[in-house]
Amino acid sequence: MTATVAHSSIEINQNNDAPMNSASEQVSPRANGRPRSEKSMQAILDTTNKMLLMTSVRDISIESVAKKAGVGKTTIYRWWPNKVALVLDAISGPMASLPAPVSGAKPKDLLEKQLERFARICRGRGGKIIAEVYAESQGHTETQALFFEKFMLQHEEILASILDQGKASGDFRSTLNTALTVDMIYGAFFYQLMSNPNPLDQNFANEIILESLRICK
Amino acid sequence: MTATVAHSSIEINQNNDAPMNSASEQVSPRANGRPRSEKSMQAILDTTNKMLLMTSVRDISIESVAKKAGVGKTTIYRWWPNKVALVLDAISGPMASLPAPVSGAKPKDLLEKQLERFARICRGRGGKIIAEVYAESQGHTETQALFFEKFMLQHEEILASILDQGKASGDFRSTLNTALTVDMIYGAFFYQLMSNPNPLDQNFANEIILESLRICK
Amino acid sequence: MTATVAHSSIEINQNNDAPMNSASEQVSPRANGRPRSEKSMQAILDTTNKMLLMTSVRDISIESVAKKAGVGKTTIYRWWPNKVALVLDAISGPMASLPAPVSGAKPKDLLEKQLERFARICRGRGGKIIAEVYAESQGHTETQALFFEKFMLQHEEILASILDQGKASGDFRSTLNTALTVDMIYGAFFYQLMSNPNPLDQNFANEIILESLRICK
Amino acid sequence: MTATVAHSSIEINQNNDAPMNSASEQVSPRANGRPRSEKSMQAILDTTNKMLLMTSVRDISIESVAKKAGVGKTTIYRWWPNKVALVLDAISGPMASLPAPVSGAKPKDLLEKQLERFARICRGRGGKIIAEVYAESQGHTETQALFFEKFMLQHEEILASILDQGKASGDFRSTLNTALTVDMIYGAFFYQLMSNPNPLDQNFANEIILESLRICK
DNA sequence: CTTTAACCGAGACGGTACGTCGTGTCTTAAC
DNA sequence: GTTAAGACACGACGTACCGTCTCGGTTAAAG
Repeated sequence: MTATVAHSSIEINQNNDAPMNSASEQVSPRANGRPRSEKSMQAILDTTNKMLLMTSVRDISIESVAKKAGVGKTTIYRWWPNKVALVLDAISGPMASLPAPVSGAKPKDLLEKQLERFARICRGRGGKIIAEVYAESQGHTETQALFFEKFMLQHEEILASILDQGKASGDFRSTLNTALTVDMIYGAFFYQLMSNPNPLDQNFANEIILESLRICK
Repeated sequence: MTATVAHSSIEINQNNDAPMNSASEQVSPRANGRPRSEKSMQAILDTTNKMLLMTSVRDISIESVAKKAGVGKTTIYRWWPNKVALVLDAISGPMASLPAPVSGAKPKDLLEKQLERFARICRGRGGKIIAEVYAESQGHTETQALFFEKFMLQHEEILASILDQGKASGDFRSTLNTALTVDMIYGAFFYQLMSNPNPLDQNFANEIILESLRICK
Repeated sequence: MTATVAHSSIEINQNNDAPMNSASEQVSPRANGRPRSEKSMQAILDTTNKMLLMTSVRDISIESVAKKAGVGKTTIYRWWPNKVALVLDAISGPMASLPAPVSGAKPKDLLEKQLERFARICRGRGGKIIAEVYAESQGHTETQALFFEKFMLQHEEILASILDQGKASGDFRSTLNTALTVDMIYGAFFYQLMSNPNPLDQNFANEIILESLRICK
Repeated sequence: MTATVAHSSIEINQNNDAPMNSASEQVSPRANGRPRSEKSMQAILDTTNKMLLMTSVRDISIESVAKKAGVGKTTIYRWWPNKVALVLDAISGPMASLPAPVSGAKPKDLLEKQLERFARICRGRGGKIIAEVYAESQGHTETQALFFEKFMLQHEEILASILDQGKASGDFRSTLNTALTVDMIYGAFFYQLMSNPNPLDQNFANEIILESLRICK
């Protein structure tokens, strides 16, 4: 989904709020009744994360998570509509820890920083998980959208904002098609992750950063 | 998967062979035994193609294909190891019909031609199917590799060869990282296909061609 | 299986209990969880009985029962380990309705009553079903044992007890080998049922009763 | 099936001829063409016998016999209509080796001899196989009849003839119901074989012989 | 200090599809 | 014209999960 961003001033680092589980978004004025069990939530998310280390997203089932977490299946279904939503929340904790690049620096440096940050997320099992959950979201529009919102939106906005900034300041060429460049860069990451059995290597990360700088100027 | 191509002289149009079903690759000196039923094969592939028009790859089951094709499940499993392999063969017929760009022309023109060709494949339901089957192949190494070999390898080799030619002739900048550029271009296609609920639109196709030309020179 | 009975005082009328489905034997203090659906159970047993009227045990499949009963296959497998167990439960209702002969009467009369009772069970389709399910249980030790326990054990015990009583009272000869006589009498029934395409006829029933009386005295 | 025998003089020992495979009965003046392969026949029968030592009749499949015998499935189906027919032929060789008791002796001795002979056949794995194939024949009238003809008919005729002889000579009681007694004796054997997980033991054999003598006089 | 309502675990339910096995039939080339 | 090989349509197997549905039993705020 091509980012159609505005955000000229990057007071980015949006949602520096907590993991933002879809489960916890429920801010509605809850009536009485037993409150949600934080213990169960944590058990579910922890179990999911633990399983993700050894098992592909495809091979994880809601059923197995429930059993291992010592939790009723219903409890999971109550808070997450499907496996993708669950996994997205589970990994959002560990993933979101990396800070977004701050503004004020030179566009070139910002771009480098952001790509390094994204590459760091994608290294090791993490990148594989993201690719798998991305793949798993296919064929179901809402879930597809969920993946984008939960995971990619922030990165797209940041990158687009950096590119726009660079174009404005003259550091990047004015012919640069922001949205498309975002697609090409992140697309390259995913293409690499999804076509290669091995995890994303450092070499690729270095080269894509270099090449990105080249194609912008 | 980063293309590791050589191919300086592009006697491209490599697979000028027939559809190349994995099922029909069996060139081994068939001993005795009842020969494979071409009728069944065609029924299977036709049915698969027909279903793909209306149904997502995820929602197609070997069982349903067998039933609609009037064929035993075993017959499908005998010739294709899984759904992805089947779908890849099914679409390889219609997809492979487009001719690869011939050599001799200017690199710029070749690049444009090849991207137009790829974009044409990706337009409409076709692109969605490819993205879906690509997604479906995730989480299973052999199947992942199969998708690459059957579908992407040819396109990667052609594009890489064009880029190398352009670098050699001076039409493209010498700093161009061939493999990475291939990843960025095709990556952008897939990223678009997989993140956007709508089919790939003409506008995107035009823009990515333009931008590709820009980043090469 | 030779009866190894004691039971000198025949407070017979052994199964004064309910149909005794293996499914309902579960007297354990059911914990939480959704309770078993009695409606489904009945549908399964009823459907099985209905099918048995027209179809041989061999030609009944768990799959077809599930489909006709409007029930998931899993539900059947959850409560019955295999077809034999299911059929045994299904027929235990209709079969068990006949009362066992009460004690106090003369051994000769008791013997006659019991054999008449058994013959009545074996008449018509019922006997065929029993023979078929007996046959079906062969080649699988646990199932074989299940058939014996569920169906034959009661009859063996009653007959053995009658014979022992007759020997004790002097009505039957003292040389009578109880266990073996049980085998010969019930063996004759099954041999007849399994070797003859037609259902067990009244004539056979009458004759075996007469002959049994003769061989005992 | 109650034997309805005449055969007063027992020039029995019928078919002391060769194994009498239904396959080899084909005495018709065969036309030209490739002759039937005796090697294949033997391989099929030998393989079947070998498998019967370790595997229950239920768990033997035509498919597995064909594969182990290095023979086409078609070849088996051409000569035997089903598994039961095949197994019956396979075991008829080893089984038929025991000679029938000759006439002229005293009925009591003849009876004892015949039952000893039958018991010897039923001992060990052999008896189990017979019971299994008997069971397997259930639910299919022709096959049921085949089992009777191929295996039981001879034994029924011999026993009935002995009993009739005894009645005629006054050695056995005149009230003896020949057919029914045959059913009771062989029925006891099968009932024992089919209800007991262990092979038929010597003790049972001895006792049934004793009891049979008792019930006849 | 009792209602009331939402939560929770457990797990049964109707389904769908899986991938495998065996059936009995067929279609070749080889002998 | 039989044979080995083996493909074929078919039907059933027993298993795994799906997402939904009861249950009995908490757990807290509202009355």
